Amino acid sequence: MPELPEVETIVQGLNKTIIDKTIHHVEIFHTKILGGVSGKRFIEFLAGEKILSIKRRGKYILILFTSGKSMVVHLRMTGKFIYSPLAEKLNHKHTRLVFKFTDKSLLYYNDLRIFGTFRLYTPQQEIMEFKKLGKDPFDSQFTVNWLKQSIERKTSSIKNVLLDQGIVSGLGNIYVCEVLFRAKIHPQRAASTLTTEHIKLLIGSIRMVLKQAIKHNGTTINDFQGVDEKTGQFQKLLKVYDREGESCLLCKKQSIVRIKQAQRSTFYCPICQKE
DNA sequence: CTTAACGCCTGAAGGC
DNA sequence: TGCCTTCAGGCGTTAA
Repeated sequence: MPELPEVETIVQGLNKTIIDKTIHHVEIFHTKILGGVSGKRFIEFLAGEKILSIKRRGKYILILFTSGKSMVVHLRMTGKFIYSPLAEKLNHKHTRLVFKFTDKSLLYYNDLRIFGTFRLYTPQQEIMEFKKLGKDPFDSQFTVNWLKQSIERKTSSIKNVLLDQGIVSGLGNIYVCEVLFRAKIHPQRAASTLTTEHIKLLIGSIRMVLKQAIKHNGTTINDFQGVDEKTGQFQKLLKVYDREGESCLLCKKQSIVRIKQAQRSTFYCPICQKE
């Protein structure tokens, strides 16, 4: 379930492996992820394109080609890229695409649940996905005043507000739980009731948790892998996520509680995270 | 305008 | 053992 640190790890992995390569062909095993574009058109669009750079925007991956064209990828829940420098045939059950480069190396796109998306853009087209994206947590404009203004009319819980990619882009269920625990904010608290002090703490926690998670190559709970097939290590540093019933690492008295918010599990400590 | 539920998918895990 | 239900949670769409 890639969130910002996992996507960042993947982008770094792609930057180490496929920059300057030219796409020769794309093998397509599943067209649903192409967003309505036919396999034939997808291949024609990409054939001969040379990779200039790879960037992250929220949880999106932006692949820029030297021609000015680009491709926007979202991995959703189970998407992953695996690089195969020696062109070995990888027997992965869930391979949906294989990018074949002119130097014979391969980039596999695997996706168990087929939620991932690939969108192609000509240089003139505006990237729709980015239009509604909120601030990146590492953007210098992601400030206390800005966040305060953005949430002062929000009646929903702070947890659900932080999951809204149109406000802050990059957080998902795991990191939101971790961030709120570190900032000692109750996940069900209405976003509009947070004080300036809370918001300061929140921004600090967001940046700290994400930075630390990037340093550890992300979190592997189920099956996250980098481009080199290595797992992340941040799961060892999770304090509340998936720890229902375990004793809180901060107060050491209360056990971690699990509730549902908007159909998703929330983990928190009722003592350390006051209403 | 806002907020919230549903659907998309597969496979693992739990209940009986 | 085996079938059925639930859960995992990203986001676009739809409904209220």
